[in-house]
Amino acid sequence: MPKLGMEPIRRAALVEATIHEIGAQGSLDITVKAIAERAGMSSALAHHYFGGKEQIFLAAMRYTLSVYGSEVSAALKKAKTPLERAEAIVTASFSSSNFLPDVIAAWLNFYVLAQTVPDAKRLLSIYQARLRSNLVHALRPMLGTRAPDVASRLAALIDGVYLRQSLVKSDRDHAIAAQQVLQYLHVELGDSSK
Amino acid sequence: MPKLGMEPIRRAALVEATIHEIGAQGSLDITVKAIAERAGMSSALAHHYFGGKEQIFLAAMRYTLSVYGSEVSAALKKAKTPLERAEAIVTASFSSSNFLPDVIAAWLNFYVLAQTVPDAKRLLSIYQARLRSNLVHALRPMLGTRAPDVASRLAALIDGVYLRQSLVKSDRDHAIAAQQVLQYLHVELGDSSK
Amino acid sequence: MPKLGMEPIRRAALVEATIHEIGAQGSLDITVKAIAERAGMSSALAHHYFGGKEQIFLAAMRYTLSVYGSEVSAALKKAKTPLERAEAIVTASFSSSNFLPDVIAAWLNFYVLAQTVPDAKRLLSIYQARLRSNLVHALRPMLGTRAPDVASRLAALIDGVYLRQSLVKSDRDHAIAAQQVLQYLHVELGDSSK
Amino acid sequence: MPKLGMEPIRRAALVEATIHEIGAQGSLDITVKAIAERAGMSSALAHHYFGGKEQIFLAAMRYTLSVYGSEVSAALKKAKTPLERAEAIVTASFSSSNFLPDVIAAWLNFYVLAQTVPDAKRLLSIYQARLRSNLVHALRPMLGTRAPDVASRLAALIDGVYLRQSLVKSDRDHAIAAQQVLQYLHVELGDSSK
DNA sequence: AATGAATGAGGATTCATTCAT
DNA sequence: GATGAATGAATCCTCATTCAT
Repeated sequence: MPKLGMEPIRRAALVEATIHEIGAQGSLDITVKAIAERAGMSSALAHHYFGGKEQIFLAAMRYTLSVYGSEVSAALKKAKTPLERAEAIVTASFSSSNFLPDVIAAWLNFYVLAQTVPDAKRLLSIYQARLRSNLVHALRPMLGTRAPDVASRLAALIDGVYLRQSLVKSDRDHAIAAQQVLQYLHVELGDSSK
Repeated sequence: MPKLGMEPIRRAALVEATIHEIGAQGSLDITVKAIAERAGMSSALAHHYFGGKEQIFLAAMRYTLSVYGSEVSAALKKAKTPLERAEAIVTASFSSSNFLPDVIAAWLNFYVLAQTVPDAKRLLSIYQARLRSNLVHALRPMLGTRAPDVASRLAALIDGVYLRQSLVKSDRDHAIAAQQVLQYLHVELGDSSK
Repeated sequence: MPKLGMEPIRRAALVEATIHEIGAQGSLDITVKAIAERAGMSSALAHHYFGGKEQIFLAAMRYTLSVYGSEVSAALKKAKTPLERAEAIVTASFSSSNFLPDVIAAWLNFYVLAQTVPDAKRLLSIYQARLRSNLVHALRPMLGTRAPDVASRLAALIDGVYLRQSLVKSDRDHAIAAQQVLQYLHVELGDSSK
Repeated sequence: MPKLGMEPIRRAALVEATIHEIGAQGSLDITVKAIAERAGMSSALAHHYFGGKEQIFLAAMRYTLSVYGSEVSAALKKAKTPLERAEAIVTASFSSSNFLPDVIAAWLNFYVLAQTVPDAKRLLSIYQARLRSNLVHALRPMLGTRAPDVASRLAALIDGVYLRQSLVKSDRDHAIAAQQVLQYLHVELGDSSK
């Protein structure tokens, strides 16, 4: 059964299984065995590839953050105007691949992980800094010195919407969630017409 | 040593110790023994008074929520105008007794607890409903039909600011956090002069 | 509330509660608290009166054995002939006050207790010796030197019927159980006509 | 140290250790740790293989019952006449491998277990039904309609002898115990000459 | 006489992790 | 590459027992 070049496949399977397991359990209080089973392998193998539970968590975090980052980057590339750039960031934050129940639950728990594990904290800080930087850059042409403040609020609002969504496990349309943040954006831009 | 009427004293000590232990550890992955020790008693006594770990957590949650609720109520009583009412809710949310590192960490973890424990979910839902109801009531005279939407965003923003604060753990002045949300409120109210 | 002369009342209540608790649980794996509650008092008081769990068990055993002994004695007094004496012993063994589900369960567990607790073993041995002595005395006029052997078998059969009854837990008529043993007795006596 | 295919070996070792531990302690009030130590492994491994204490007990019960069943079956195969069949069942019940102190103690405690654990009750009921069926089948040619009654008494007597033996932890010859029951059998068969 | 208060000790169970195969 | 075997450590929880009131 053992095949060559399995490592990336196994690692990916474990990362995905971790996110789903966190989602299913709603917390980080999950066992390596459960993750490994979900990924179709023994827990010993999971340790072999990752070294320990914490590193599995960190890999899942990196993966989630990178998926999110990629979507934002892709969306930014298509945007032409400052407004489009700002809207692109918000929209990407609520894209259908990010705003899934398991992923939302994972985000919440990554915040918890960051309280304890320095590496997790670092990852989360980097994500926040990048998001903020993107937002400031997009908003500056429109808002000038107010840009940093508004960017902070936008970022916090995005996180807050995620946090609240974790409670309502309904499949609320991600478009609605995005809309809520976009409206705030427009208010700040003085465009209260929509 | 045994004295009569210790129950309320012991329970209060355990609740407080729980919040601090969650804050110190940054997660719910804490032991009953650690909580009990912090509260100056044996873990057996903690079980005697609460029946189990989950109920200790729920008691800590109820306490935190009730402290918050009381502050909001008190602040609302002093407010005269609709604007003052809305501002009072925001300010109370960031009062110095709520915006403490341990309490912030506890809030984050209560969201995690709510994913698993139905009673925790119920408590959190009640808190959210009450907060939103207060906000809508305060905003309606000023914003009319836009009140519900803005209330939702305000509530999400408050949670988001808390969530982000859980990462920083610095003693950022709670006044600044409140200011950030108040500014958003003023933007919505068309008062972009500040 | 405390009254004078409560000791015998409390002790009796605890003994009875113990038998019922053993019956309800089906084992000696019961808590002093449960016994005390059933007897309407605190577990501390149970300890005060008996000194410890083991002594509570022993008291329950003594009581059960003495009730049984009294019934046998009373029945023997009424018997005139050797046959009546032998039948009286058997019948008393299955009297309605002995052949109750809880009491049957208690007997079984007293045998278990006797494996561990020397005092329990002594009590049970005394009961067995007395029963056997009564039987031999009653049978000797009829069976001569075969009396000891038959007495042993009768005694073992009585215990065996109890043991099996502990499984059924139905309210099988105690008369039927007695009948089964009496039939054996008659077979030994050469009276196979019934 | 880890070798493959250890499961059946470990399970067998635990089952045997359980019986000895019950025998040594005289009750089911034994720890998984003690069983595991006696079987030469950690308690964690015992849990790994059996899932829990109750299942260890049940396995020990199944084993004891199956050993007994096998001996009866083997003895029945050698028997030619009805009388030999009946005697074979009795003799097998007191064979040297069944009538060991630890096994006797285990039987007693299985009766206790059956009060609480439905699976244990089922196992014991099956054993009793099979024993009775075997006895009736063997006795019918000799006793006709009296066979069921006599079978019941024989079965109860066997259990009763076991029960009493549990008290006397001496190494009374198992042959004597068998003899006691066989004599009863012969009395019922009208052969009171021995 | 009676009990709430309090704890030490112990036990079942879980789990991350290691290792030989 | 993959896993069954194995365990030490930890944790929740229970309970008999003691003590001050």
